[in-house]
Amino acid sequence: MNIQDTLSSTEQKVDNSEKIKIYLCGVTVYDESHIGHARTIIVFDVLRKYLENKKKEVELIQNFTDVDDKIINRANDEGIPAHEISKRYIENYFRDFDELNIKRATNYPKATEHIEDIIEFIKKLIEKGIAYASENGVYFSVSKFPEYGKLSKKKIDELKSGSRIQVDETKKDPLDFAVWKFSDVEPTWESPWGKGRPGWHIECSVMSMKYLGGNFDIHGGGRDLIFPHHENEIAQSEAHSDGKFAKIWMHVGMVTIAGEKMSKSLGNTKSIKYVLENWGPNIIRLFCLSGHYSKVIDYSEEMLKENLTKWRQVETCYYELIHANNVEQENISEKIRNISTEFDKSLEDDLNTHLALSSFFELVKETNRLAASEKLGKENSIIIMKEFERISKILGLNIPKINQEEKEEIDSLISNREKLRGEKQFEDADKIRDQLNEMNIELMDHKGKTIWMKKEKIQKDC
RNA sequence: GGUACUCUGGCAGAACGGUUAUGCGUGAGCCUGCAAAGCUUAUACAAGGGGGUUCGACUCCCUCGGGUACCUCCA
Repeated sequence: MNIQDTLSSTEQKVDNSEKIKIYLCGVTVYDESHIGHARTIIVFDVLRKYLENKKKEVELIQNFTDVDDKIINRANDEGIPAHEISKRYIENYFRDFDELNIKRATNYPKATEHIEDIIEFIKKLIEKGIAYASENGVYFSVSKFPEYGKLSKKKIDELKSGSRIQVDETKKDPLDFAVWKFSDVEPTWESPWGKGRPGWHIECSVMSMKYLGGNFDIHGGGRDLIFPHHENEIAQSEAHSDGKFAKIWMHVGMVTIAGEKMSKSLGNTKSIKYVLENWGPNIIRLFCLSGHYSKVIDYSEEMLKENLTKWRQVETCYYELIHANNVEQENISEKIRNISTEFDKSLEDDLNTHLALSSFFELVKETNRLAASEKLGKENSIIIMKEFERISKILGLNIPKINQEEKEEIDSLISNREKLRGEKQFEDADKIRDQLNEMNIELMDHKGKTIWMKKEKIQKDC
């Protein structure tokens, strides 16, 4: 499998000879997660599920930044301790992402639980003369790392001239960034240099190394993390251990809304909670996977609606497979095998989920075509279903399940309706159809038989 | 100003030198008691503008232009 690497600007082969180690920069837990966060995490979820489907072992580490100015500010606003803010939003995180059908990472390390490791890491940087303590904190000396700028393709002198931030006079160089900030505002920790808290970038260097070792396979996150976050991580990690850091840097494009980046600071975010309530997990996933992960996608109700239509087709396909019992059948093994191969091929090539979805819809279409022409038999459906389920699992799509009791009720209502239709009592038959509709059961009348499907309840689908 | 990404049909979006996939939308038809769903079929004097390389370019090169992101916290 190849993935476009931001550092080398080329596609790199994922070395999957042994366990594949992935570090994903997660969220700072100070507010509701939004659809932009969802996209990045869904992309990595698909990557992971695809690799696992290939029987590869994947170790996915995703951090929570749980110490940060924003968390502290919010805590002050609400008059509660910072850890309660982070605790609340970590809970919200799992509420949202579990519902989005994200497989939980191997581990979710938190910055506050790795303060000792962070201090040790900084100690070594200081010993090597790469970091220094000054009045306000401990800083990483960018000039000691000649390759600084290699990820974001920035030249150090250009950064200097373009620097808009207020220069902290206690730094040796305006580009130097904090690895430890002195502070008396809680939360703080003691350190050999003074009381304070870690800088933002250091946690990822420390935790990725701790859990995955120095040279792991893929390091990912949103594009907006390239600079300064990932640039600084590389500097810290490679300066610390003198070895190459992550092998592949994979960055997911932003989600815009009306052409503008969705971000908390712009106040134009759509929270996952909101989108889940209105559209449900499957449509969000289809939407997030509808373009190449590296590109921008624009959030709009129209796009979600389009994906709702697609999702209904997928549901139809599933229920056609469940109910398949035609006698006459076509030989479809080869066709399905080709679809399966194409699907994999698309993902192998830089996780092209859009193309992969095309293959999936081909399978859906083929199934529905067979059903329409009364040529979808049991053997066919077993072959197709196997692939349908494999693909659904990789993409993280989930048909709502139905329990036995519900099923029996539906079957009995349908047979009543069939009886009434046979007697041409259409008004009463239609009443039953309406009744089923209210249960989100949709009937599809085929020649000689009626099959049903349970539609996922979508708020916006009215 | 710098860097990166991006510009393909009404919309979304692939193809990485060789009949513009796929989905949505729209039109027509089939199916149906009627619906719904589904199926069939049609839908670009086109590829941001202009050059070039090539037998042939969406795909490579140059140039001009638009958009977005990053350069400050951000998935």
